[in-house]
Amino acid sequence: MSPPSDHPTRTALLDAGLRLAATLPLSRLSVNRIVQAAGVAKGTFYVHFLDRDSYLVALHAHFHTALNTTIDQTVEGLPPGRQNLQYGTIAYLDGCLQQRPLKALLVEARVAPGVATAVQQRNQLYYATVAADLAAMDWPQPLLAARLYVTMVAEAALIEMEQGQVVTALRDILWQFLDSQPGKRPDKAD
Amino acid sequence: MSPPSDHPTRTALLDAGLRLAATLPLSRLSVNRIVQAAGVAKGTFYVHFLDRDSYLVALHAHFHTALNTTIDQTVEGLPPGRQNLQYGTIAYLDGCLQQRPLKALLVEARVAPGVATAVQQRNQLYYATVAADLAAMDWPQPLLAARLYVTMVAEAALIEMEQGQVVTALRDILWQFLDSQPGKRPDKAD
DNA sequence: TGTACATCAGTGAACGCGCGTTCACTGATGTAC
DNA sequence: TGTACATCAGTGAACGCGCGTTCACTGATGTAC
Repeated sequence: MSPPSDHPTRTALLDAGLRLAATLPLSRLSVNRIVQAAGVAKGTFYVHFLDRDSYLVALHAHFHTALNTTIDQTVEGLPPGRQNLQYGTIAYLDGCLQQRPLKALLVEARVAPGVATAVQQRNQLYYATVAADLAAMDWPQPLLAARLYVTMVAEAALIEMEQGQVVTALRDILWQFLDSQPGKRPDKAD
Repeated sequence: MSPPSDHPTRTALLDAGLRLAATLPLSRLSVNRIVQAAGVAKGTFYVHFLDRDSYLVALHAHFHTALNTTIDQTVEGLPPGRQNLQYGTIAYLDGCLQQRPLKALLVEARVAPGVATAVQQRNQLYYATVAADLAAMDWPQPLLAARLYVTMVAEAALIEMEQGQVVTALRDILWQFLDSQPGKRPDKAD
C-alpha cells in the first residue's frame, strides 16, 4: 500500500521536518515547506503519508524513539528507583541538548491539534516509568508527582536548549526535588 | 482612533473568545468564529482590534489580569517568602479552577506564534515574583527554581482543571518542593 | 536476447476551502447655530 | 424647535492568499515468456 518506513524519501521528508522544526513553529510546518526542504514534489508527500497529521505524529515518534533508545541504553539493568530516574533524566536532557532546538517537538507538539493524542499517549508512558521509580522511593502519590516531575524536566530541557549548554544548577534543583519526599519521615502515621 | 477598552462590543468580543477558548485550541479561534459567537459583523472586529494577534494578546491579558487581581488581594501586605508564595499559588490555582477549562490560555498561548512574546513577558513577571520569595527563603538559584516552580504550578492548574476539582495531594507536592531547599543546611560552606 | 506487461515511487497542475483583512457604505447619536 | 453637519461603531460583500489534498500521468525497474 505504502512504501516501507525506512524508505529513503520518507526518511528525507522526516529529516526535513526535523530541520524545519528547529526554527519554525509546528503550525508553520506546512506540506509546502516540507516538500520544498526535502526536494521532492508535493504529491510525493502523499505517497508516504496519509495526511499532514500522520506526518506530524511520525515526526514526533521519529524524534522520541531516538531519544528513548539512548535513555534505555543508559539505564539498562537498573532497578526502579532514584538512580534509574536520575540517570534517565540526565540521558533525556543530554539527548535533547544534542538534538538542539526542537522546541516544537517538546512543547508545541503537546498542543498541536492533530498530534495531541499521540503525544498524550507517549507522555503516559513517561509518567508510568517515573511513577514506578518514585513508588520505589516510597513517594505517597507517585503518579501525580511523576507528572509534575516530567513537566519540570521538559522545562529544564527547554532552558538548556535556550542556553545551549548543560545548566548544572538547574539539574541540581531536579535532584533536590527527588530527595524531598517525606515518605520516610515516621511522624505522619494516620 | 479606536473605541475605549471598556467598550461593550469590545468586551463582548473578548468574552466570546474566552467562551470559545474553553473548547477550541487557539489555532481554531478564528475571526469568523469569534464574531459569530459575539453576534457582530466581521468588520466590527477590526473596529476594536488591529488584527487577530492583537486580539489574542488582549484576550490573554483579559484572562490574567483578573487572575492577578485575585492573587494580589490574597497576598496583600505579606512580605516575600514562603507564606506569600504558598498563598499566591493557592489563589492562582483556585482562580484557574474557577475560570474552568481555559487550557488554551494556560498552555497554548505560550506557543501561539503571535502571542508568544506577550506571554513570555508576563511569565517573566511571575518568575521574578516567585524568585523574590525563593530568595527570601535562601534558595541558592532563585530564578532557575522559580521557572521550574511556575511550570509545575501551571501543570497543576491543568490537572485540577481536568479533574474539575482541587487535588490536595497535588498541592502538597508543591509545598513539599518549597520545603526542599537545602540552603539552610550549614554543611555546604564553600 | 528481445518483447510485453506490471509495479510503484514520484510528479505537479489544479481543486476547493477557510482564513485574515479591506473598504465603501449605513445609520444612530451628538453638536452647532 | 428645526436644520445641517460631524462623528463613529457597525456592516458585510469582496479580496487575495496559502493551505491540504487529489489525480491523471511519467518513467524507471522488475518480471514473464
